[in-house]
Amino acid sequence: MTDDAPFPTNGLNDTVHQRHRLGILTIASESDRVEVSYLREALELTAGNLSRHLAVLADADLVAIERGYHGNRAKTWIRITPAGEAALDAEVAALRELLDRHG
Amino acid sequence: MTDDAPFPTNGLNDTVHQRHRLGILTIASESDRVEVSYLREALELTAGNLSRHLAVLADADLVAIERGYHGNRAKTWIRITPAGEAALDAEVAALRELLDRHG
DNA sequence: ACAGAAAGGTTTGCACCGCAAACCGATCTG
DNA sequence: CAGATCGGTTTGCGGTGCAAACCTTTCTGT
Repeated sequence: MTDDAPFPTNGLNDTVHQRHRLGILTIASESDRVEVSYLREALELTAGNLSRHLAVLADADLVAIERGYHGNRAKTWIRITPAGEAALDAEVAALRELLDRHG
Repeated sequence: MTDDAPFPTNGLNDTVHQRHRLGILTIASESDRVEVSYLREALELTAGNLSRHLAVLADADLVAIERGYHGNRAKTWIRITPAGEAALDAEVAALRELLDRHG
C-alpha cells in the first residue's frame, strides 16, 4: 500500500494509446512507409475515420504524410517520424510494465 | 500483405482500453476488493474523474460498487466482476499479441 | 465523347467521453 | 457550533471518435 511509484497507466500518452492510432503506429514502425489504403484494410477502418486519426498523428508530428502517385492514381503514404518511434516505444514500455503485473 | 487476420488493436474493447479504466481493472484484479481512495492515489486521479470512470465500469457490469463504513467514515470499495475479469483478460491477450510484434 | 462507377481521400455533424470545478452530506476539531 | 476535512458525486464544457456525405480524379461501357 506504500507503493508510490507511478502506476504504469499513468505513463501512457493518450494520443498514442488510442487503439486505432496504436495500430497505425505499430504498422508504420514495421516498414519504411505504408500505403494509407493498406492501413484502411488492415485496421478495418472507414476511410473517414482513418483520415482523422492520421491528421491527429500528423499534427502531433508522430507521422509524416507523403502524397504521390501510383501509376496515375493519387495515393498517400505515411511514414513514422523519430518522435513517433519514441512515443511508440514509450507506450510499449508502459504496456509491458502493465502486463508484467498480470503474471 | 495478404494478412487478413484481424489486427490486434481490433480486439480491444474501448471501455476497457481507456488508460485509467485499464488501471482500475488491473488493480481490482489483484485483490479481492479495493478502496476507492486507494485507487485515487495510485492512479493519481481527481476524485471526480475517478467517480465517473467507476460509474462507466459499473454500468458495463465490469465492477461492482460496495458502500459501507470504515469506523464511522463512509467509504466505498469496488470489486471486479466475472465479466470484468473476462474483459480484462481479453484486453491483456490482445495487448500481448500487439507487443509480440514489437520484438 | 460522355455518363456513370470506382478509387482514394477529406470534411462535416453529432453523440459520447474525459476532465476538473463546483458541489453535497457527513464527521471531526477548536 | 463554526469552520475544516473527508469521501465522493454532479455539472458543464471542450475535445474525440465515428460514419455519412461529399469531393476530385480516373476508369469503363456504349
